[in-house]
Amino acid sequence: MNVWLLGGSCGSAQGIAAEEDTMDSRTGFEQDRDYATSGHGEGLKLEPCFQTDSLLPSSNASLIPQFLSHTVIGRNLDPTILFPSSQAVALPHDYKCGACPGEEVQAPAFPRTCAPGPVPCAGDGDQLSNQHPRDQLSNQHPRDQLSDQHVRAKRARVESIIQGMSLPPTPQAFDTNLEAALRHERERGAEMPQESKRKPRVPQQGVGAVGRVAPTGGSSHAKGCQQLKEQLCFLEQQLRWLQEKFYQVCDSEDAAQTQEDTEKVQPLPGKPKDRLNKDSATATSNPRKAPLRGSVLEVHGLEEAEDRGDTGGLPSAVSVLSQALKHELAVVTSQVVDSVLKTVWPKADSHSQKQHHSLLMLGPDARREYSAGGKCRKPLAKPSPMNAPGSLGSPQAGVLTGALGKSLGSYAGSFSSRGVRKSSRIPTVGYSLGSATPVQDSQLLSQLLGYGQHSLWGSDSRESPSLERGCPEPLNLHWGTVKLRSSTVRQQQHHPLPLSPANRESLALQPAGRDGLVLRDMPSSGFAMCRLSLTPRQMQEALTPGHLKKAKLMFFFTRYPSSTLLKTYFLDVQFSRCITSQLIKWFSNFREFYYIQVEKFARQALLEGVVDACTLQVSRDSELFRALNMHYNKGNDFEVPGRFLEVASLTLQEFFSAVRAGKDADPSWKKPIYKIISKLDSDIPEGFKAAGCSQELLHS
DNA sequence: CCACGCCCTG
DNA sequence: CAGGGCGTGG
Repeated sequence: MNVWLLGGSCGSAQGIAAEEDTMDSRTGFEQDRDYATSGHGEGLKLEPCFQTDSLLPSSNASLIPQFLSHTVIGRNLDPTILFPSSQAVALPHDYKCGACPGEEVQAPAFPRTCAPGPVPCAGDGDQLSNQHPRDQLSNQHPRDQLSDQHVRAKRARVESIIQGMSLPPTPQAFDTNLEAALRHERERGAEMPQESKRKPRVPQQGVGAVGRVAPTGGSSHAKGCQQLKEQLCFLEQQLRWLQEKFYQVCDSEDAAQTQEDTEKVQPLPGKPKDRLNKDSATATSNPRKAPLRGSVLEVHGLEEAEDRGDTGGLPSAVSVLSQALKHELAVVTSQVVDSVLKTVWPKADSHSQKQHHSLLMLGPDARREYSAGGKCRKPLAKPSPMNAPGSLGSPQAGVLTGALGKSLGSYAGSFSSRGVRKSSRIPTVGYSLGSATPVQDSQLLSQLLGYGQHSLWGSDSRESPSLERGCPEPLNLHWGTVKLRSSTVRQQQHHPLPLSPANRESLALQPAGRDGLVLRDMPSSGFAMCRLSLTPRQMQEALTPGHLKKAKLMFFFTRYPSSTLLKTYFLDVQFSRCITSQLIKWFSNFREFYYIQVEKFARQALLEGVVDACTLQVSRDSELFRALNMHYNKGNDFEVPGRFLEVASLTLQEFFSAVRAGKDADPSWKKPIYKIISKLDSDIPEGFKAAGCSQELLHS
């Protein structure tokens, strides 16, 4: 590492250097090719445990719901379908999950992480949710509950009958599959008192399953699968958090309702606690660290794979499944949000949707009023003093804290542009549903999504000082003096979106042919899809201008994204070798421009007589920044993360020092600089993964 | 080979 | 930006 400069007295430089050390080294240019070389979790993939068509994308049914219902949250899953020999364990739960007043609500303190077990995402029987997500989210009328119970009772009977007739499958044969896992769980659960079958009170990441060992194996398939699992788990966690938070919010508002749900969101057992913070970010951005574990995903992924063919890096099958799952997850998340809002403000559906929409958008432009709740929240895996402004720590933390009743109001005001910022706090409890203002909607939603704290679009963009503590130097002296948006004072009014809900719905109904490069609006079609049981399969097969814009904004966070990372952030894209290359190429081009600009300014500074490299700081009003911002953020509708300024500053200093030292004589003098910069990538806000994000950007 | 990254050119 | 060439590393 460059000692000459980092050793200087430059605050920012030191800060960055420090972070570098603690950073998960993304070793320079050695990109992630080997990201998942560990080869555990193998050996099971070729043995589907149940009809693959029930889980595969080809079934044209939403994957996530299936996964959730079949494995994770599926308490209502009819055991007779998948597990003929099932021990109706669900029975007691089902009875309890009705509207039983006696059932206490368990509000997890933190999100659960993924299970390390053989079937991470399959969830453990004793930790499964008692209710299906959809049930949890919708206001279940007493009437429904009654009928529900009837149905359950019936099912229970059928189950017991079947149970008596069916033969237990050969244990060994299914050891590695989902059924085995669930069976084990059921058996385990049978030994415990009913109450304890529910997930542990304290979401200590899968206390109950920690000891279990994942199936081993080393096939290449496992790599992708593992990643998928990680991602899936991560998203599921977020999903659960949303639900939990929502109920917390409504807790005092409707105790009767709350009771039934939430808590039972089963924690996926097993991951080490810190996975929460670490892996959430690293799992996606640094997949190579993810250990492999076997799971159903693998099993099913393969087969489908052969049919669809494709993609770089991961086994084609896995890749395809990966895309499908990612997409599904994104959509599901959207649906949850929609549902939550719908529940909270039944009469403000359209409103909610709009809000949701804007939230998902990354760049409301000046022309459009609806503002986006930008989330600068950075899912950082490694806390660092250099966190970009707006970084909130782990994604989960952000999501959680943002939505917990207690902190519900604490972040109010974090949304700046659009006048949201000044809005009053959202009452923690008992706020009038009908009186919710758009602003509140926005805030609540953002909080639910964990987008609080900082707005990317914030007109009041002063970075939080605390985040800069690592920089003694007045690096941020100019911060806050620059207004990125001319019209910062926006009304809470929301302009209609390009597509009306109705249109979106109809669009959603259109078959998503393989040929369709149709830009579908996915984010807000959550309701529609929910109601119509539609499967969002509008994966684009080509990169659009929206994607380009998104990529540019992402550049502010990462200069050297791996193809894997890109795949996790462009969920609406059908990745192919070509697409991947194009994306990579884009970033390569971005870097090129970036380095050229910085070098230019570095030389200019040298000519201007600058002596101390440390005095070279890139602020929002500096020429260099303007040039860069113009290139990557033309509309100027995205608030560049402070972290980027730091990186740019360091880059500038590095170039300056190198040139001053005459190193530019060496043909490859830039390489050392590239290497340094390549280590400064930060985590990209989860919001960039939002379904429809790319499309939204187009309109913004 | 293949995937990347950089460089240069259009 | 996209292409093509080149070098590198697995």
